[in-house]
Amino acid sequence: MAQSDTVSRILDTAETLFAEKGFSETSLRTITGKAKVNLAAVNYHFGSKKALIQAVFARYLDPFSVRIDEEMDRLEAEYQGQPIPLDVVLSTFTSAIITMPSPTKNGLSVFMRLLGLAYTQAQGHMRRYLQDQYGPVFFRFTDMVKNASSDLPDVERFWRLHFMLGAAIFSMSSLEALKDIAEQDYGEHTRVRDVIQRLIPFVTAGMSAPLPELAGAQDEVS
Amino acid sequence: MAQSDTVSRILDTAETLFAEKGFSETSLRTITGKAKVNLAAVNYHFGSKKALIQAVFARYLDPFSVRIDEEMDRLEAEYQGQPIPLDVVLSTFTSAIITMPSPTKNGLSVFMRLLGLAYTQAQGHMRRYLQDQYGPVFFRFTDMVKNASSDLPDVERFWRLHFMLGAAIFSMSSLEALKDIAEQDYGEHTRVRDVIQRLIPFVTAGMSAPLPELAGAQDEVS
DNA sequence: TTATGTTTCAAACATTCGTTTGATAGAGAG
DNA sequence: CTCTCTATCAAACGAATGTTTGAAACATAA
Repeated sequence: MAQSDTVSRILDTAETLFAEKGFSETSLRTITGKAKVNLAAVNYHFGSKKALIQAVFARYLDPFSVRIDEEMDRLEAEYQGQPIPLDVVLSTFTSAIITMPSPTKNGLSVFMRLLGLAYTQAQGHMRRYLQDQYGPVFFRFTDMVKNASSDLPDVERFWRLHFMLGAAIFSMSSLEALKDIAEQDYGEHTRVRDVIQRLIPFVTAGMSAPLPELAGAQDEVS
Repeated sequence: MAQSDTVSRILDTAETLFAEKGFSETSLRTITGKAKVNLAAVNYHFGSKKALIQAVFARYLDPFSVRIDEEMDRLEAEYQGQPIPLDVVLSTFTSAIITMPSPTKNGLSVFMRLLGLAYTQAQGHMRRYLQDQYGPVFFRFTDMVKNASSDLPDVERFWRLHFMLGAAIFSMSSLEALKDIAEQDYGEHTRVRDVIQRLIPFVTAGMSAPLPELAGAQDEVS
């Protein structure tokens, strides 16, 4: 086999451990130990720990971003300039996530957790990498959301878009823990796709909520 | 002055640096260096780095949790068993946040950022500490939300509650960055209270959104 | 077989980390 | 003053980190 399985064993193990403990809290020795490869293998194959982290993301995000791009092409072709409803945009996006073949044996939830970590734990190099690499696709998506909710004032839409992102990323990044609680308390086995399908009505309703009356006064708001 | 200002200089500096870079990424040497106190001062006054982190949270959360408790007392007394509308619960909660006198010169947004970090970066000891210390008040709040949305199925409400938390914590914890973007792109100076007041209609609408149809089938969701 | 390029390995390197130590200075009480 | 308790300080400690090294093992092709 041309590509040694050392590389993929490192990637698989790193991915799992990063999702469990975070990036700084996972040492190369823990990774290589659990993956049963030599410590130096990481630096040999990837160059540095930072590069390994980026490689873990790239394995998911590279195929995912081209997939999303295609879906958006398809959507724009189908609607041919007509306004695309927000829930259609979101459903397309999320079903792309759900139906993506996972590059690893780890499920979707691990990837979701990684995305959440990337956003909150993002230290300089990571944020820059994600932005440079996948920024355009992301902006194309937010533009679609923008057009799908053009009745909102610009500032309001800006904030609601981030409320939406927050609800999604936050619950995805704590997904494993939340799933366990839900299963224990309500005896219901919740799959990732179920959570996502619960998420869509929530954010769709949020996006089309009545506008707030912003109090200009600065005294108490009782 | 009985209490040396070494303690508060450490707390102030640690708080700022934690919010900027996270806990693991902030070393005691960076903190003590910037606070212009001796390195050993942290271990002398707090005992350990973990204890310092908890102290940073306690300075905010101790007064805040008693405040919230009082507000909930007030609310229950006022409604006297009658159902309390969700937006009233949320407004009470958020206005308690807004009107809390900050224990430091740092604004609300630093505290929000810390809360977000605590939730996502929380490893063992931190999560346990927050749960032991402030769990009861938190559960009382979620119980109020539960009663204010009793028409929802339990599982659905569980997830929506966390969508709500996600939207709040996420946007609050990225608030500094988002405020800058909003100001630059839309020329509008947005205050923390404005964001919160935008948030309330969003999550209120989300909580009362129509129920999703959960697809039992596992094929494509087009 | 020999030669060449790639991969693995144990060991060490250079930093950085949180923590501890022991000496020094200061304040307040008797 | 003397004794005692508290706070500060420079210095060091031991452990853990990411990275590098140089030799050994392996594979591939001439």
